[in-house]
Amino acid sequence: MDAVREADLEALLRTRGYRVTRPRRAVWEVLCAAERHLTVEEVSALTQAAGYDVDLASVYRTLDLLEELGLARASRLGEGDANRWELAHPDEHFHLVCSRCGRVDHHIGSLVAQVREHLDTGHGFAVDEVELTVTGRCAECR
Amino acid sequence: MDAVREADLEALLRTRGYRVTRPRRAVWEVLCAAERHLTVEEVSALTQAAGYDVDLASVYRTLDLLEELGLARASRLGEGDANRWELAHPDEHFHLVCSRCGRVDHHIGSLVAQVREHLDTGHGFAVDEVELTVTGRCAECR
DNA sequence: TTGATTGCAAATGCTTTGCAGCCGC
DNA sequence: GCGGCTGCAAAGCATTTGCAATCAA
Repeated sequence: MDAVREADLEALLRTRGYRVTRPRRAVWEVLCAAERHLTVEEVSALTQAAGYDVDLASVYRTLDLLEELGLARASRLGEGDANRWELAHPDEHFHLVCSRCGRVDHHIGSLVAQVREHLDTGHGFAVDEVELTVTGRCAECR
Repeated sequence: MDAVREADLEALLRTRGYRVTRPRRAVWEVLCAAERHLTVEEVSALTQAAGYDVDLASVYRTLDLLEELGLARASRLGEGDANRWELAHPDEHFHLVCSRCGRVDHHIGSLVAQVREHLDTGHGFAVDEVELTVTGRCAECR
């Protein structure tokens, strides 16, 4: 779907000494094409739909690997116990979760940067990651 | 331990039509005395230590109830899949998780309020809850 | 060829649930 | 006494793991 990203993955895998395999390509492709956060189950189903047939255990292992490579990101949004996955967005962003319709919007703003700066300068805390999730009602549901 | 909170719980339970029971008192007491976030397992152990002997299932049920009453709050901080619980802090606060020593600090500041205001005014999103978690290295571990 | 990676199935760990008996009201 | 709660044990899910077979390099 996205040839650039496809190439990125392969290059990064090789650089780090990992092998380029069918399951890894499949999961990556699905994740790139996704427009929303996916559960592991959904990723598995989508790889099937794309003709790949990847085992669930491999999806787990691959997503962990992608996270380690900084390419994917897990979060526990919405209902249920299951983790949800998305591409690691280079821009700092946060999530708006509507508690009625369940929609998850991404919001890019300076807020995350503000938090980072505030802590770095005043409190001796070396910020690594900022996770900001806001729940409420979206414009359509309020 | 804290007579005021003890009384608060009982009053609130009765108001809402719930019964005041031994497990509920035990879990509440443990949670009030805790200085950090506790897993369900830890809450169970501490009730035992306090001489209560409460079943794990009841701890789960009680914590869910306390959350519904707005008295407790769950979050998935630190390592592992287990939820961790704390008293619902009336002030808006956020968490600083040190990835080396695992310590979780509470930080009270205007940041959460800023987020709330920003979204309420500009984006038509009715904010319900703001969850902000920052991971990194604390002053001692950096 | 060689060892990383996969698929499969079993295991693990947190959490929920059904239900009989108990206890707060 | 009635009905909500508890304890116990079993079930449910998401996720992990052991291992033999497979496949990228």
